Amino acid sequence: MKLSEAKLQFISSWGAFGTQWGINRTMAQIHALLLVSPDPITQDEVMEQLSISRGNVNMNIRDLISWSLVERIIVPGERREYFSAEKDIWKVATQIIKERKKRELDPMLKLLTQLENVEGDKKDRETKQFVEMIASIKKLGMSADKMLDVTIKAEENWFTASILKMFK
Amino acid sequence: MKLSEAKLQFISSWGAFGTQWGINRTMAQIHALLLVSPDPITQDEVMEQLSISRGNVNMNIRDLISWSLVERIIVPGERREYFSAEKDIWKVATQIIKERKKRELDPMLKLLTQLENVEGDKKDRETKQFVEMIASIKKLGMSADKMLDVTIKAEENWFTASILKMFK
DNA sequence: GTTAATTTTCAATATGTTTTGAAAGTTCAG
DNA sequence: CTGAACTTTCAAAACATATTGAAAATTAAC
Repeated sequence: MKLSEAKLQFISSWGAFGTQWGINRTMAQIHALLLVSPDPITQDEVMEQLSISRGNVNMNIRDLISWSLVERIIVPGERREYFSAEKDIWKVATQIIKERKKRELDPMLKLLTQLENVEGDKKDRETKQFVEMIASIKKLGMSADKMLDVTIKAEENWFTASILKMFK
Repeated sequence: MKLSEAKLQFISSWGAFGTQWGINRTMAQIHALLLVSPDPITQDEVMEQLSISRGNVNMNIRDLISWSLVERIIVPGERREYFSAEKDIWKVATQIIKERKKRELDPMLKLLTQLENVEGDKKDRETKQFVEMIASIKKLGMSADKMLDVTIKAEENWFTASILKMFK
């Protein structure tokens, strides 16, 4: 397979994988394109390479920036803005975990905490089953939360890092 | 909050969370309903409780069954089929991890392995950057793969289980 | 300030996904 | 068998989400 082919393949597949994970196809594709572009590129280049409209590129790049996966680069003496993706894939993963945790796991745990305090007799079969279910989901969520925190912080701490190595 | 209210809240929020994770809203809601139902219930009950059509219930329950999250229960002497969700939430999580790993992570690693073998001079800047990027994504994917395997097998192995306890 | 280059917005449109419901299929009691 | 109870299918409709493109806003060079 040639380089140009491989790049296209990567970009298109990355978009497809993104979709399965609840990530906008175009956003994932733009990210992929930037990941395999050694140098920063402009909106027009993204438009051309992926055959998508200016507005679409603009919105999705802004989203990527809000996830801290892409940064805006100002080249002195150039009018246009350039964009570049974080290339350290570990940092990328960490960043995505952080964001999704904040946007999804945290609100979920908040909800479960509320639901645990349902009124009524805990002896009642239905109530008991509900409270126990909510509590166990919450417990699982908290474990995931802590596990992800450890993963995020692994770089900063030799001890947890050495434990994580066992998973490699 | 009353029990009935809390159940509705849980079902509707669970559907919303599912959506963010690339899971059909209705499928997540049916799963939530079954999770908080102490006894197995019929398609008609699901239809009524969630106000959705027969066809929709049928398809989504079949999906849930294909994920091994729900089972079909035949009550002797009863014509209708009943459905019940796995209530052990750790098993549920394990099952979901297994399935998503198989359906998504495995194909991704396969793709990356192919892309690593791109033709061309590794000294070329573009080629080098591409191959390195693919390799590092693959490495990350393989680490995630192993980490998930360990998590899935934690129950079977006291040693890894005791390590995972540190994350709790 | 004026102007031209560039970015941003957003209503309209297109695309993708989910849901419906009626018809076809299956099952089983009698 | 037959027919009623129940399940499954799938084309059409509804709904949700993503994309376009042209107009508005911003920016910076002069």
